[in-house]
Amino acid sequence: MSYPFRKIEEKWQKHWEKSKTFRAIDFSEKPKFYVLDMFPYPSGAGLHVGHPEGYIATDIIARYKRKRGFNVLHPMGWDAFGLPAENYALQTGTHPRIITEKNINTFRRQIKAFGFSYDWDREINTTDPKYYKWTQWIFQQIYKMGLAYQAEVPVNWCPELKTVLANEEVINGKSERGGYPVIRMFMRQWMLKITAYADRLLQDLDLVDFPENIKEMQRNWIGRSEGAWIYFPIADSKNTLKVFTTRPDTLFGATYMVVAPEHPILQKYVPAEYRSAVEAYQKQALTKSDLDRTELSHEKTGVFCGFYAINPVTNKKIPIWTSDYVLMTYGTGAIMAVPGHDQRDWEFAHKFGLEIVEVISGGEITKEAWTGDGILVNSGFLNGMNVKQAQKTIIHWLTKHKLGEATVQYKLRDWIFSRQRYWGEPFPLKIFEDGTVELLPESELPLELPPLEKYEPSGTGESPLANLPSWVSFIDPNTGKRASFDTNTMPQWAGSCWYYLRYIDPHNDNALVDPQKEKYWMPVDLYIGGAEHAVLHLLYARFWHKVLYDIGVVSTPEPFMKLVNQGMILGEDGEKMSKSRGNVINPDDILEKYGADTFRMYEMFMGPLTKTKPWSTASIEGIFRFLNRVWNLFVTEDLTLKPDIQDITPDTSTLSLLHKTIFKVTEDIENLRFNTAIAQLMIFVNEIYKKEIKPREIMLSFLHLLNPFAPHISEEIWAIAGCQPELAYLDWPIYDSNYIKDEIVTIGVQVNGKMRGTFEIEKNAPDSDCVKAALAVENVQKFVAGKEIKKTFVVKNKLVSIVT
RNA sequence: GCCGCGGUGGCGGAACUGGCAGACGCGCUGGACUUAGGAUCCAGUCCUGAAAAGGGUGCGAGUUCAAAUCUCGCCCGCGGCACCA
Repeated sequence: MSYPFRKIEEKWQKHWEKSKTFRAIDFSEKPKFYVLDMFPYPSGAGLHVGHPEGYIATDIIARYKRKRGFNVLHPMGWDAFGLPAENYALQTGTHPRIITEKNINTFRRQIKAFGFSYDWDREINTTDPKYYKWTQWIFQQIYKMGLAYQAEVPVNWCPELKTVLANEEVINGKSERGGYPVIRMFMRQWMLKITAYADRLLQDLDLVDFPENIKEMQRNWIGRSEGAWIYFPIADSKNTLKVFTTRPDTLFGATYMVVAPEHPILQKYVPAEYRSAVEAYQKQALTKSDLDRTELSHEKTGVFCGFYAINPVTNKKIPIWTSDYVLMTYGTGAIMAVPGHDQRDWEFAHKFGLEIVEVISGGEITKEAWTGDGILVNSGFLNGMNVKQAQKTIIHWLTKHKLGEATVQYKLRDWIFSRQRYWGEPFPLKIFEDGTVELLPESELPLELPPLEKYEPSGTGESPLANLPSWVSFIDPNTGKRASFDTNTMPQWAGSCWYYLRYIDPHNDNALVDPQKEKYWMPVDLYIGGAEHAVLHLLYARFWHKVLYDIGVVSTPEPFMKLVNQGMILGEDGEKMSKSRGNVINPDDILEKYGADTFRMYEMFMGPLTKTKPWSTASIEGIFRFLNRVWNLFVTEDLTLKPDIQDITPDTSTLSLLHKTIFKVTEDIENLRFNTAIAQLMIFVNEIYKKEIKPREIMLSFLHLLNPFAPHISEEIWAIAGCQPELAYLDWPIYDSNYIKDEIVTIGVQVNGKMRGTFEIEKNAPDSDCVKAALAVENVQKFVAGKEIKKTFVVKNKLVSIVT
């Protein structure tokens, strides 16, 4: 019969809830520790076994830290704006708020069943007007700083989702959510100037402890490159064509230029006889989706535009072409083409028969572009220099002649910040008929979402709010002028950009967070969540945080000190869990069958937290067995403490077992190695089972160690043992290093690199004694007999190596 | 193509700065207790071999008394980026 986990877990969860055991205390004398989960989007499908993985890890840390004397902030909330609820509303006509509320209730119930030690008084919900009042407020501050603007830009329009998406939300030409095609369109949108923070977002990665791959992804996404602007005079004109290049040293090799099809210069300079060809090309390029653009990456296309520029160092007339391999959104939308030393230009020149000139020796430019270092040739005053010297010299020369200057460019683009959907934060501002914008006064925040009868978006790029003219359009009471609200709403990321601040002061109606409380709790000490947010949430949140830092709302330059990504949990077949594969494990079923403690321990025992690993229903039985063994170790059938647990002085071997376990479990928790910590708990139980009499003091220490992993069963046994108060805040055991190292050690013996035997000897025995003992081992004698011993090595308390 | 991470028994995974490879769990085998066992407890379990011994951490070299661990060259898998001038 298995232990009564259902009863126990219900009892303790009720107790924790009622007595608010895990309430975080603002300004407590204890050192603070803020451990944060990436809060979930409460989908209709309910909790997935992948969700709890990170939550269990943070809960172990939270419970452990409390026992180490920390004042722990460990909160949970809901990232509840977003498309799925709205799509469901479309299908059923139910208000997204109702659906969202229902989903949150399901998620809350499921999450609570794990016995997590959240401070539920701090629960937040991004769709609560009291919450999004402050999301809107932050937007207003961003606007006031000149970091929010409206612009007619080429956007990523997803017809299936009927909204635009940020660049970060488009993966290989498809939407990040759902994988639907995305096309390019021009639309007027709210943009956030994240590019103004590019350098700081890059630099400050050095301040935080994030996994290297996440840092690398952010660095790549920000994409800093050093180079130069160069101004090419346009032939027979007073104007210039400005380009960005990272290789100003190759300027003598620039034999033609290319501008993006969208480049404004084309309107002005293309001569009549070339106009139709250029326009035809523009039209074709603009209708190409991003997907087409990337997939057809091999074959270059383009047309000659019929006019020329002057290479400022060779003074040669060079043709200007247009091609979609040059992007309007990077640099200036125009390049100098150096086919000898840039593979893309080489391919283009090769295809269209353009001149290829070698200006850096070292390659064979008839075969491919040479992009490595070398000595400058055919380059006038740069000849004989290497690439680095030439770059310095040419930038100096360009600056002196006002033909260019050094500059830094970023791949990062401004953040497309509006969505043509209903279920998001409205923009807190009025737009007058002349296009001027006025922020709503703070006293009028939040600007709430109006109720809606129909959720159908127009499909042409307007949100369902456009169906409500009575809300959208009004006479401004202050000016008497006609004004309207923006029918767009903010993207889902808005609410998650700052939620970690709201947990600190969740009910404050006068400020998004009290500055004193913010100073006490920030920054987040440990943040655990999925890696899929590498350049989305994590970049956006860092951006908003820096804005708030600049206006003095927060006190730290970075929000998250340490980030850990939990690995994905696959189905039993080793494939990603999905409904279509039928390999989805439902957490409710597991909880029902084995209970929360088993579930918690199993997910931590599966393997390293950060690794992707498959679920195994067979293996969870092993953990269930372990907890039953623990129960039976302590508790009789009459629910009293086992009689073989007695108040006796423990012997050395038992003390050694305990202190080794304390040491290992402590070290492993500190380093998030929960799988090996649990292995050590199992070793303890296996060993202690063999003892006839179990010293009470040792057994109680074990319960402390088990507590963060399996809080319900450990508290229950603690209570059965008659101990008070509960374990949650009692001090974590401290190991005594005297008991950790054995007095007698077993030492291995190698002869010529092969293991030939072992012997026992007291700890730290002198090397000479070890060698003597090693040579005395029977099997070792067999291998050294009749041979001269040339050399011996002794590794203290581990090994003796003999060379003959 | 570029960047990052990884490859260890039948399976999930251990192994601190090079020092007894396979901890712990699953599975499997045998035993005990049982009317019964898919419960529980105990023992065994990398491969070959009766044993002695030999082989073994993706493959091939190398350094070392000693390599899963360090170096070089490959192969495979996963994740990210992908005309960013």
